[in-house]
Amino acid sequence: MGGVLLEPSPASALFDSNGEQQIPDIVIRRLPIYVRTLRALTDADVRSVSSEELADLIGVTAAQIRRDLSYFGKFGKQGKGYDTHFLAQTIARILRLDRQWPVALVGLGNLGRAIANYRGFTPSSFSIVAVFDRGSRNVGNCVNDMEILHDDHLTDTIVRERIRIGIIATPKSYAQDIADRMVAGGVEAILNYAPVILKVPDTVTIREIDPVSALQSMTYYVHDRSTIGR
Amino acid sequence: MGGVLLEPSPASALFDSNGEQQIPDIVIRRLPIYVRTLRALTDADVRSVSSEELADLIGVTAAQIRRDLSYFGKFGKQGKGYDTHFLAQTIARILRLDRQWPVALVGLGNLGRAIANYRGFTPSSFSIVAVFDRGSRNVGNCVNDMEILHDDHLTDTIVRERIRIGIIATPKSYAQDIADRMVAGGVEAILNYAPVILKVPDTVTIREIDPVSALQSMTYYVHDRSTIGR
DNA sequence: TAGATTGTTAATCGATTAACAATC
DNA sequence: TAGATTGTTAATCGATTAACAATC
Repeated sequence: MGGVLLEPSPASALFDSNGEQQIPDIVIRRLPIYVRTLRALTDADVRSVSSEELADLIGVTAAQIRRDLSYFGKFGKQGKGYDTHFLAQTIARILRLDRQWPVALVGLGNLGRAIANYRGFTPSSFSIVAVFDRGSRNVGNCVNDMEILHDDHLTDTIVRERIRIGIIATPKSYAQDIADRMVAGGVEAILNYAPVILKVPDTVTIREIDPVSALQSMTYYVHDRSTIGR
Repeated sequence: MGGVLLEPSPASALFDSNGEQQIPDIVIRRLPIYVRTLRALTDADVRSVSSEELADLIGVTAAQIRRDLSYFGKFGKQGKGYDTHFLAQTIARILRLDRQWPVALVGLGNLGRAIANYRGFTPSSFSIVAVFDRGSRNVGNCVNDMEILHDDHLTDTIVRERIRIGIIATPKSYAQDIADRMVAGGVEAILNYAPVILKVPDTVTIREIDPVSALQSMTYYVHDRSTIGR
């Protein structure tokens, strides 16, 4: 996972094998929230924001925001803060959101259909351009005006359409096979809704969407007064 | 977020205001994956597993698994490893998954309907027992055999049914209001699918499900060869 | 200018890992 | 017993925070 260096690097930074600065993944994962918040400010006609104000909105510290941004350059003005529109655009460019990314979706159960119909991807730089299912039950039907293809055609479609991003919404038993075929076609980023740990080459980035695990980790903290099941 | 101490505490550990050991949240968040993996082994009739084998399956280090478990006690046998069934049950108890938790779901668009119909919650200790929507469009209709209630009844239903866990699948503009009303009813854990940062008292745990941010952070790493939009 | 806020460094905090004595 | 693997400590690594000089 190589970093892109936009500014001359500080002498203290670490470098990867390409001589580029290694930016912590935890920083990269915060950037979309910065973009989203800055865009909300822009939409509300707020032109300028300080790291302190932005931090309050997001629920992090101002120091963290300034430090995160410093990996990429200097985007603010002392005494003034940041231009919301400029900073949103700048971070979006860093994340390569200044283009539209075609995405392949596999699995069209309840969840897959909800994903296929979701209106939030397109304005966020992603377009689902091909949808696949296993077996003939759904194949040939349409979802959100797209014909459902048999997953036999997954790899070749990914190659032909130059798709680099896949979404897996299949039952868990099929997920690894689908991941393998996505990777074979050139996918480098997978959003995985199936509750399994996918094994992929380390050139491929995976993010898990795992609501059950999220719930299961929260019950640890619930201050429960009932005696059901105890 | 207070920890539960199951074993006498090591002298070096940190304690919270109740004198209980503070277990890092990052550890708690890994436990569901341990449970899931151990249950898969049990289902496959694997009776025993070493930290090394478990680590390989999950994609973490064996040292991390042993250290995580050591916060709660001693569950293995030197030279032998862990009993899969026993360890799964033990961690499930730590996470309080040895009971069924009633859950309230708010928002019944495409996503909310997929959540309401999802078969994976019930075997994972959660039952959606009440579903709500805003406005009269959906109210009175059924989803997964549950009548959709008007969200005017959200707080009182949560109180009456002693619900401690909420799922928010509303448009982002309503999410904070719904969260406030969940908290007013006694909800202490919220799974939030809306792309907003919810402000809640620090007695309430929140987990975000944010597929757009997940995608937007992955594009940073995609080794793109095309020139579209550049 | 005076006040505000950035960008950056060093200090602190916390999490992961390596190592190994204990022990099954 | 010999071999394997745990549980735990100390060392290392990495991320966050506090502080402040630079500067708008």
